[in-house]
Formats: sequence, structure tokens, C-alpha cells
Amino acid sequence: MRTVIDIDRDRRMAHRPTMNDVARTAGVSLKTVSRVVNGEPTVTPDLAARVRAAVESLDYRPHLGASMLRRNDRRTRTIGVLLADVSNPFSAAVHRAVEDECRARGSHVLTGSLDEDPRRERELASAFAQRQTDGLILAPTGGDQSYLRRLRGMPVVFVERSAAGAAADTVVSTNVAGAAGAVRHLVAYGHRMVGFLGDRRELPTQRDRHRGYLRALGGRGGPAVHDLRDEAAAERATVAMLRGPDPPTAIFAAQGLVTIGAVRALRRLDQHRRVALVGFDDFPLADLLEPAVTVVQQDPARIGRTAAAALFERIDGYDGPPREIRIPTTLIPRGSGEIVA
Amino acid sequence: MRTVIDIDRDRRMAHRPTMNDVARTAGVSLKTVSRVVNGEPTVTPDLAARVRAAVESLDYRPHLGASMLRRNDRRTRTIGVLLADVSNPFSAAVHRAVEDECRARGSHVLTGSLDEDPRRERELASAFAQRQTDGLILAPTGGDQSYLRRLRGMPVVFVERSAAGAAADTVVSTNVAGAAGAVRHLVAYGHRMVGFLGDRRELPTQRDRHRGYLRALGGRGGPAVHDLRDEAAAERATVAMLRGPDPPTAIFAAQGLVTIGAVRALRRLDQHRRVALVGFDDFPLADLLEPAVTVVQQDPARIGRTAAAALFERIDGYDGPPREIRIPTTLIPRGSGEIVA
DNA sequence: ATGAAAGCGCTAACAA
DNA sequence: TTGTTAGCGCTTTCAT
Repeated sequence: MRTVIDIDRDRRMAHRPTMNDVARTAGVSLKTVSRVVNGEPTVTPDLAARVRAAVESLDYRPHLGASMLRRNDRRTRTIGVLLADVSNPFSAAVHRAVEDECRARGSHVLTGSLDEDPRRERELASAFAQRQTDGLILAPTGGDQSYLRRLRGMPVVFVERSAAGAAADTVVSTNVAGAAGAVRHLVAYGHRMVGFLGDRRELPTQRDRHRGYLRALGGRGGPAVHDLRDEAAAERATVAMLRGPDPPTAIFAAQGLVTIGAVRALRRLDQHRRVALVGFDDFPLADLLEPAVTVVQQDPARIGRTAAAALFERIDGYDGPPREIRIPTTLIPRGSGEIVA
Repeated sequence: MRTVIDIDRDRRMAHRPTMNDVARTAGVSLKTVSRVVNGEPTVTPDLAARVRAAVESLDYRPHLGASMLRRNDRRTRTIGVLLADVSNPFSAAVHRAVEDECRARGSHVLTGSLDEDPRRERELASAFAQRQTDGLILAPTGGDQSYLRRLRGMPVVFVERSAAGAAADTVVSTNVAGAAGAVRHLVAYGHRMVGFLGDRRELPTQRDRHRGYLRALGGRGGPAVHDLRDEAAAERATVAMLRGPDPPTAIFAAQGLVTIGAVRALRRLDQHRRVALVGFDDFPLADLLEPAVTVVQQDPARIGRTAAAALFERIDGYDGPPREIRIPTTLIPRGSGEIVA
């Protein structure tokens, strides 16, 4: 005498045995299975062995969602990582470092790409919260992060950029100092007219790098173009700048893709051996170009590791004031930045 | 009169309101809240409005884990993606494409890097299974995938490489044809002695690319070095090959990092304008090198999209035999492969 | 249209 | 040491 319900249940059981099934098979109570599965030491070796045999024969795997529902330390051992774009090298390096740090702590990583879309940022943060991630590592978009206050209890660490409307630990490169160092380097090689090429000016990183640029020039910058959102735009802007009224003898490119665009433009104009170039953010094969490209190298792996460490401190209950952690950059002279004026 | 338990409970409540709290605040039953939250149409507008107001004022967010526990279609709307290394450009591009496909279907992505470690592969697959991912996209390590049979009911799609000991949908590049095309290209430019440089020979992709190489040469290959696990090893092997007894006039590099190593070696020997080179797998800035590097371009984004689509078909119940989907490659002539013998 | 009761798979508290 | 009972937050079933 089977009802429809029983059949459904049977199909599910075929799918995935429960602790109860293991208990029946081993001839013990459910709670004994629970103890064995959780490695509690108070089980007789004999019973424990029977339970393990049953686990093995049924391919039993504990249901983490169910256990976390009842458990006191309601941890899913899962964190969310929201980056600009998991396929860009910087984000990918951060992601990987976070993953490594998680591995050491038995946690796993839910990922998402934001593509500079504040709405997507809110949606993903909220979706991860509904999935009970223990915390969030977030590279904020240009938007406002005050919505995070509604995710009370969910620790967040910002990476790459600082946030607006929300206070939390933040891990960023020393953007001002790094940019200033790069431009001082150019000045040291005799350049008076240094052009600036940057990505969207409202981004905190870009603002900081522009500030560093100005600081190194004593406040009197050269020609500047902002809001270059891709390689092609950067290439066009570089060409225009070099053909403009005050052609710079050196260029500071404040972002990775912008640097590549500038390289392409200099090549196209056959100026790559005459105009100096320093880019912010290293990229693969920079050393194999002709000339090799001098860059301000960031340390995305360290940013990721540091952010993860800070997040786990918060998850473990640390409750100090928000920290701003600055990861130093390194100027790597390779040739393009050592062209004299 | 408060007990310890009550205090604990209060702290949790402050953390996260439940459906019950919303029900109390709105003055309705828990089930009515459930109906509103799930968009069931059988609620009077008046009650629905009260519920929504309570949801708003309490910052209520449904607990996805709890709902999925009871729900009939036990979907977590989460899939697992296990790749070689989320920070390598190929994996990262696959990852991003999978994420985009998931976004369209309201799913999210748990990620993990395998680093060629079969044990890590098993651990992560098992950990994701315990988290009830709806399915898995897996770039198999060199090991054996038969352990997947114990994850019965969990759909899997293999990417990048075929698996051993487990049958499932597989999405791979046309490795044999791509490699053969590259080597035929070199032969067409007059090369008789074409060297082969490859990564670990036990990997299916590497075997296939070597097979394509041999096929294009009528079975009589030139000097070959396998098991080059990083750039530096590839660079050394290239130098040795060119200084060896039968120095090839052209090189086929069967993997991305191996190609870079070969480029470095050719530079170092000042042979980059004399020895032809075609690499398998494109890389950024290949076109800016001197000479620009001819490559067999794969389409990681398409691989990811296709794999995700196949996985969702399986999740939705499709039960046909395992499919092997081959994504075509494209030869991109840029200069290094067009050097004549 | 609304609600009460049962139960998803598991752990906590307590009892035996 | 082992088992029993209650209950995590939610959806289901069934009654009203």
C-alpha cells in the first residue's frame, strides 16, 4: 500500500541517504551516527565501526545545510567574494589568494563579478546573505554601500577600493604614494611635461592615483584625460594627446588597460622609444615588450590574503573599529620609464 | 526570568529575523508570510501589504538553506566550478562565462582551484556535494574520476579535458585538429624539422596535441620534450633543443606557459627572427611582441557557456547518453609562425 | 483565502 | 556511552 508521497520519498532516498538511513543500517540510533560523523569521541569503537561501515555502503554524506540550521555556531563555512570581474587578472589573483586562505580554514568561496554595476553589487550581496555566507569580501563599485547595513551581522571587508556609506575593514594598494613615486621617477629622468591617462575619475583608486600624480609634479600637472574605459579609448586618447598642443615627453597611465592602450598608441606613432611611459599595475609579458614597460606593481595576492585574514578575524568575533590596511606597491623599472626627456 | 537559552536566542534574533518574527509584526500567520515571500497569488492585497511592510521594517531575508530543506524541488540554485587554477587566464575566462550563464538562470557559483592535485579534486567535489550544489563543472586533474559515481544524482560536466573512470558530458577544444593545423601551417612555410614542447604528457589535452603534431608530420616528428611544468622549464628545454644535435627550424609549443618560455628562450638566443613558433592557446599581448606570436586560439568563454548550458540541461532532468562537445580552435597568424625555413 | 500541524536532516539539551 | 525529545526556519499538507 504505497501512496504518491511514499514514492516521491523513495526517489529522494535513492538520491541521497540520510542519517536516519545510516542509523537503521547500522542498527543504532540517529544520534550515535551524528556523533560518529562529527568525530565526537564518546562512542564505543565497535559501534563507531558499524556506523562507518554503513556510511560507506550507503555513500552517506552529511547535509551541511541541515546541520548548520540547528548548530549553535551557525557557520556555513562559505564566504562570498564579489570582484570587478573574475576574469581580469587582478581580480583573479585576489580571488585565488582568498581561496587559498579559505582552504586553510576549511571554508569555501562563492564568487560574483560586478562589472561596475551597483545594482548587481546589491543583488549579489543580498543573494549571498540569503545563502548565509559567513562574510563578504567586496570590491565596491562606484555606487553607495550603505545597503550593507541591512545585512547586519554579516562581516564585510572591502578590497581594491574604499567604500561609500559603510565603514568596514578595507584593504587597498598605496595608490597615492605609488603614483607619486612613478611620476617622481619620470621627473628624475628629466621630464617636465608628464601626461596623465586614467580610468573613470569618480573611482577612489583613480582619484588617489591622480592625486599622487599631481603631488609629484608640485600641483602643476600636464595634459590629463580621464574616463578611459577600455584599451581602445586609451589608445585614441594617447594619440590625441601626443598630437595635441602640449605633447608630453612622458606618460603616466593610471590603470592596467589604459597602459596597454598607451603602449599600442606609442607603437603606432613610432614614439615608443622617445616618449617615456610608466603604468600603474603590472601585466604579464610587460618585460618582453620593446621597450619593456616600467610599472608600479601591485600585490593582488597579498591584498587577497590580507582581506581574507581580516574577514576571518571578524567572523571569529573581533569587534574593533574599521581598519584601513594599505598594501605597498613597487616600482619596477624595465626600460619604458627610463627614457630621458 | 530569563534563562541562558533565552539570551542566546535573543542574540540570534537580533542577528536575523525569521518568518515568525515577520508574522508576529504583521499580525498574520507564518504561512501567510511564506505565501507573500514566495509570490503566491492567493493573498489579499491588504494582508500582503502588511507583510511587506513588516519584511521591510525588520530587514527580513528568507533563509534559503531552510527553505530548500523542505521544498520539493530541492535546488540550492548553486553550482560548483572546479578549475585548474582560477587565476590562470584560461580558467578565469571559463569561470566568467559559467557565471554569466548562471546569472541568466538565477544560480550562483562556488569555485575551487585544483592545482593538478587529484586529492584536492575529490575533496572539493565532496565538499560541494555536502553543500548540495545542483551540479558540478569540473576540469579533471590527471587522476581518476570514478569517485564521482558516489555522488549519485549530482550532474557533472567535464571541461578542458576528458575524464577517466566516469562518463559525463564533456566540453573540450579540438585539440588534435588544432595542433595538426598549427604544424601543417609550419610545414607550409617550408619547415621539415619541427620541434615539440609540451606540458605533462599524461594529460589528455597534451596527448591529443602531440597526436595532432605527429599526424601533421606524417608520423615522423622532430625533437620533442614533454613534462614542462612551468615557464622556466620550457625556456631551458627550448635552449637545449636549439643547441642540440638536430636543431629544429620551427617549434610547436603545446601549452600557454610553454609558449611564453619558448619566446623567452628564442629572445635570449637572438633566434626569434629565425626560428618559427606557433603556440597552442592565445595570450594577451601576443600581438605586441616582436615578432608577434602566431597561436592556436581556444575559446574558453564558449567552453564555459557550453558547459553551463549542458549542465543546466542535466539539472533540469535531461537524461540522454554522455555527450562529447568539441569547441573549434582558430589559427591566428601574427608573424612568428610565418618565418620561412 | 488563511491557518495549524507535520516534517525536511540535522544538532542541542537532557534523560537513561 | 547511548538514546529521546525538541526544534533550527522554512514549505508542505490538510483543515477551516
